Amino acid sequence: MYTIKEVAKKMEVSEHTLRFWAKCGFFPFVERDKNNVRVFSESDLDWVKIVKCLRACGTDNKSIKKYLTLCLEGDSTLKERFDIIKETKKKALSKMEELKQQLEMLDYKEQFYMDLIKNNKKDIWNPISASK
Amino acid sequence: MYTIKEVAKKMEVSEHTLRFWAKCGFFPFVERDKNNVRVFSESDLDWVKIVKCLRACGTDNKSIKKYLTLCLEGDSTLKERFDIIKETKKKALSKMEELKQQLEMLDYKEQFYMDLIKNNKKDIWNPISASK
DNA sequence: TACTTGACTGAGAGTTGCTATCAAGTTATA
DNA sequence: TATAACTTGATAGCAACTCTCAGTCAAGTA
Repeated sequence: MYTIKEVAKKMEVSEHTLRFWAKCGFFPFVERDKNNVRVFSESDLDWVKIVKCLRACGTDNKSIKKYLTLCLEGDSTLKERFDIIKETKKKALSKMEELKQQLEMLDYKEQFYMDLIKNNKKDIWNPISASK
Repeated sequence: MYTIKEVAKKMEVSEHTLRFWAKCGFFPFVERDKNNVRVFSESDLDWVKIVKCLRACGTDNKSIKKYLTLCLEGDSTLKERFDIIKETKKKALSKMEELKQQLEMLDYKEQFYMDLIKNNKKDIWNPISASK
């Protein structure tokens, strides 16, 4: 059993964000102790992990709430949830692909700057000169 | 030479965003025609590409503006710009790593749902049951 | 020539997803 | 007993868009 602070540390999500997510209705099943303090169970952490995953893949909070609702509705929504996961995978893969391209660009730029610095050349590609 | 609309289409950035970026001071060198319409040159597109890249890697707009300022200052800032690119690469790589992990998780989930659907099993992992 | 259509412009309001601040309540420690 | 260390929700602020809109201009059409 974990307090919100412990969850924040363990899952690398800020307390602020966890409270915000709570307000979004992401944790309707998280229990409270007699002082109204949230008590996260081990399996609640699994759910936090899923939320983190969906967010990282670009899913907006409304859709996460919807996914949760489907989960809570039970087995009749399995197919729909499966589709959401597949869709999320697609988004993640395309993000990956984009990052790969950006990395190529950064590699090129890095090399470019390195050459300029090493050989004491002029920066011929530079927004000023480039726009002329 | 391109209008903002053409740039938007070519670079896959919305016109709104381009105007917003313009307001952020990202395009001080983009020329205007006699009707005050922005005219992007081929090399301005290269700069848009760099902005896109930096944004995709998580650089905030203030830092992008700063990078631009360094570019405009000329060769004396080469080393500093080189460091920014290296830092950006680091961020991109760690984003990549995170995405890879999220993908693993999604693969697992996908398989999991597939099994449940195929074998008509009950969803034993479900926020409800999981939180009990 | 008047009229419509279709850019493009900047100003400003609205949205999302945090992020920070704060007062109020509870518990542990000195 | 007081004071520090938690928690809570409410609220404000922020970044980066995103949308709406009134206004300007140019070209095409009746």
